[in-house]
Amino acid sequence: MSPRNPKEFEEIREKSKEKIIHAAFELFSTTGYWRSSISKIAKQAGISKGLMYNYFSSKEELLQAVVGKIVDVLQDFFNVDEKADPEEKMRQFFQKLFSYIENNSALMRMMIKIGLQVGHFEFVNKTSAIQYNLMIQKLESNLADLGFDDPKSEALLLGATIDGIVLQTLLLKEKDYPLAEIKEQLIQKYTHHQKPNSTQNQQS
Amino acid sequence: MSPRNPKEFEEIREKSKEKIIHAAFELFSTTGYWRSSISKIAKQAGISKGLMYNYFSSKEELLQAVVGKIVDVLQDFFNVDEKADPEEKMRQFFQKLFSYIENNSALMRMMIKIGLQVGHFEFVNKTSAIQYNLMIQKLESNLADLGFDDPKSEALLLGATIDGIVLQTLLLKEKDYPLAEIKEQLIQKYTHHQKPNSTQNQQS
Amino acid sequence: MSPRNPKEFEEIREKSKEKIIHAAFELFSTTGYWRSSISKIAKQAGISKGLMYNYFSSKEELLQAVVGKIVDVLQDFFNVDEKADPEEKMRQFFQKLFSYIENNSALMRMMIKIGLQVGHFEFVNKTSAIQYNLMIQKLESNLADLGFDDPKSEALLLGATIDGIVLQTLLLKEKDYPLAEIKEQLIQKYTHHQKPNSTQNQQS
Amino acid sequence: MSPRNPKEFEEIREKSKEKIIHAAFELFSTTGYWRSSISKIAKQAGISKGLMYNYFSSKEELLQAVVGKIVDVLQDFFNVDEKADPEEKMRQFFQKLFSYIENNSALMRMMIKIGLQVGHFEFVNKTSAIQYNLMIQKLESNLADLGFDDPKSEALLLGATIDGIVLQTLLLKEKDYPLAEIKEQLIQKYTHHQKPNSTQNQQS
DNA sequence: CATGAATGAGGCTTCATTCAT
DNA sequence: CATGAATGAAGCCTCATTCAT
Repeated sequence: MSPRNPKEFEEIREKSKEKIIHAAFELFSTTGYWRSSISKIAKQAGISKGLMYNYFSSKEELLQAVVGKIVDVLQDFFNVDEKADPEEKMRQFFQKLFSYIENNSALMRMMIKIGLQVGHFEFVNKTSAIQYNLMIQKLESNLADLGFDDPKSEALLLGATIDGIVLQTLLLKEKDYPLAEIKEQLIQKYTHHQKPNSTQNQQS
Repeated sequence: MSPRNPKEFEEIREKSKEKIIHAAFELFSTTGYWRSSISKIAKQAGISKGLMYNYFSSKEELLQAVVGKIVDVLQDFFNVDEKADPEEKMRQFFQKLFSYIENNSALMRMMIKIGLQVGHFEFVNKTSAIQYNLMIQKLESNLADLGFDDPKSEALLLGATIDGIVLQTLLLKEKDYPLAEIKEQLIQKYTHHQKPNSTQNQQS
Repeated sequence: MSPRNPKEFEEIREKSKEKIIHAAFELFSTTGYWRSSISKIAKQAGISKGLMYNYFSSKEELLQAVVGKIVDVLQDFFNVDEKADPEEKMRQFFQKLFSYIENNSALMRMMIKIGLQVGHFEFVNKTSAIQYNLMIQKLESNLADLGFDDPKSEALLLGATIDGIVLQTLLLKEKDYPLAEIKEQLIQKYTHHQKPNSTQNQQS
Repeated sequence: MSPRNPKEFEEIREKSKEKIIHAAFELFSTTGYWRSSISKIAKQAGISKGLMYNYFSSKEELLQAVVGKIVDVLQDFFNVDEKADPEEKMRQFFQKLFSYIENNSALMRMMIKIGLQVGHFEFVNKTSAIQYNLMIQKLESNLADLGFDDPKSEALLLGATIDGIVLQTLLLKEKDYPLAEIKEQLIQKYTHHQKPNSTQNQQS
């Protein structure tokens, strides 16, 4: 009898938006942006086509929301235990990264797929660049702590390596790719770094 | 008016096909597969839509041809001077690679874009995997010659790094990316490798 | 919390209806019937879409209400001082008419726009015809009083002229249209009519 | 066997365009622009929806073509026998005008309907204004020849009257509207004008 | 071999209307 | 009385593909 109050409406909206974004995320990451029609997204979300436009004014805006969601998740990547020593932080970072690669491949696929499929949407490029630079900066500071000579270049290289690993697991459909081995190698390499300026009797 | 002989026909066909593939390549790599209509491809190739279907029975088949073209180009990557010593071969490889990244970014973009945009075409995935493995094998054998301890893993890592570099130059629109520096670092790293068994007291 | 009595309800209803009709009128006349969505009308009226359907069972019924509103306004056109002499009545009519054209162009635009945009709604045509005939009759009787030979035809012609003037001010966006001059001419023409039978040797 | 030559193609295109414009004209003038869907237009023209877009890049562009067609027809209005005397020219003009009103009501309806229905398309307004001014100029020069005192104002008034007549025949669905009578009255009025500077003993 | 007119399925989007609260 | 989430038909438009010439 009594009309819904604004808070109730807000809750309904949030829930529906969530459903739609989730469905879009799933479809975009498996089928790709261009092959995911609004029809299919709506069906996957269990709503009508029209409702989509109650929440997102276009397919592109829906994409923006999905990208935003990804960015949120990415923030988590760098929340390592700040009190740990550099080696431990690096180890944690790799552990988390590979755990993501193994378990959340949808997210990783999405990140890259979106970057390359819809690169003509300016906001996607901008977001990619921002996130990427954030990662590089974190890595650089960590590598500096670890005593690397040229932490900036090393960070770029490591960043590239990480991206490449993700890319390959996606392209190669994760089949036969020795992720575990590679992870170990990276951890070894970056946590047992011999400080270049070290004298003969101090190891990191 | 004189009837053309079969050879002439064949030549005309080849030339037309070449034109179409080239146009498709250009458009796919700049605009993306889904946004490149047959109409635009035909216009870019300077032929009619109908003719396209004389040579390729569908847009997908045209894509196959484009992928084939890319594979041809990739072969060139590994044709290094076989008589050179390992260090030199590695240096040549990096030189050629970065020269491609800098000058033929369309090709690289294409390779990755296609892989991610049209990953649902099985033949694309298969081709990607084959080419990638070829590269890894070459690298592995080279790294073995260079005396690396675990050449297979090193090859995978290096392969990932290379892919990552390419990916980043594309995503970041090549702006501010210190390609030259990174190239030098890689060359240093892989051509001045200290064979692990060469000295009696080194660390891994 | 005290239960409202029927009269209060009625007042609320009337006020809300008024708001909606006013908003619809504004939008119809500026944006046109087909481009004015229920959503926009509701927003302009400051109410919810649902409420609209509490008062009007369809967009068409809302249109009917708007047309009714226009008719109300039109009644005013012919309420001239009945005790004045014919010349004065004619002058008053023109004064009022041109004042409307100049100041209430929304109303005029609406009248004509609706007539032509939604002419397939039978009630619109019927209403138009009724109102138009009312005007013609008034004019005819006035022209008869002024001594015109064929007041019916003259009324039709004058009616056409008036409609044409309105139409032009709308189509031409009122720019450069010498309204004042035309008004004077009409007043001159219809208030200084020389009664044909007033002199012994006139021509028809 | 042999491919069509460009001229043949051009003919086909012209014919199809003509069909589409004609169908659109019919539908626009009877049903109105907003209620005439591309689907209906295509069906009326006997072609597929898609073909429309081979010739007109949007519904708006189709409207432009229709408006252009109308303008072409309008040119005919003023092609009177230039060697005739002013009275005769005026008579011819009215004859032609009323013949159009009676027989080509679709055209007239279209002219006005379009002006009011799609007034938010700038090109429609511009075209209306241009055409209208052309008519006024022609009338003005004719009225000057006929010896009217203030031909410019008279022309505007007559223009308004004509527009109003057209408008009314449309709004009133031509029912009971004494077109013939009004025509006669206009012809009388404008072809038996007594030149104001005439002396007492000469009638026109 | 070559052309581009023609088709129709399907994509994105709008909007009048319904309904649970 | 009042809200706005939800629906689904229909609108405009694109595009891979076919086909007569």
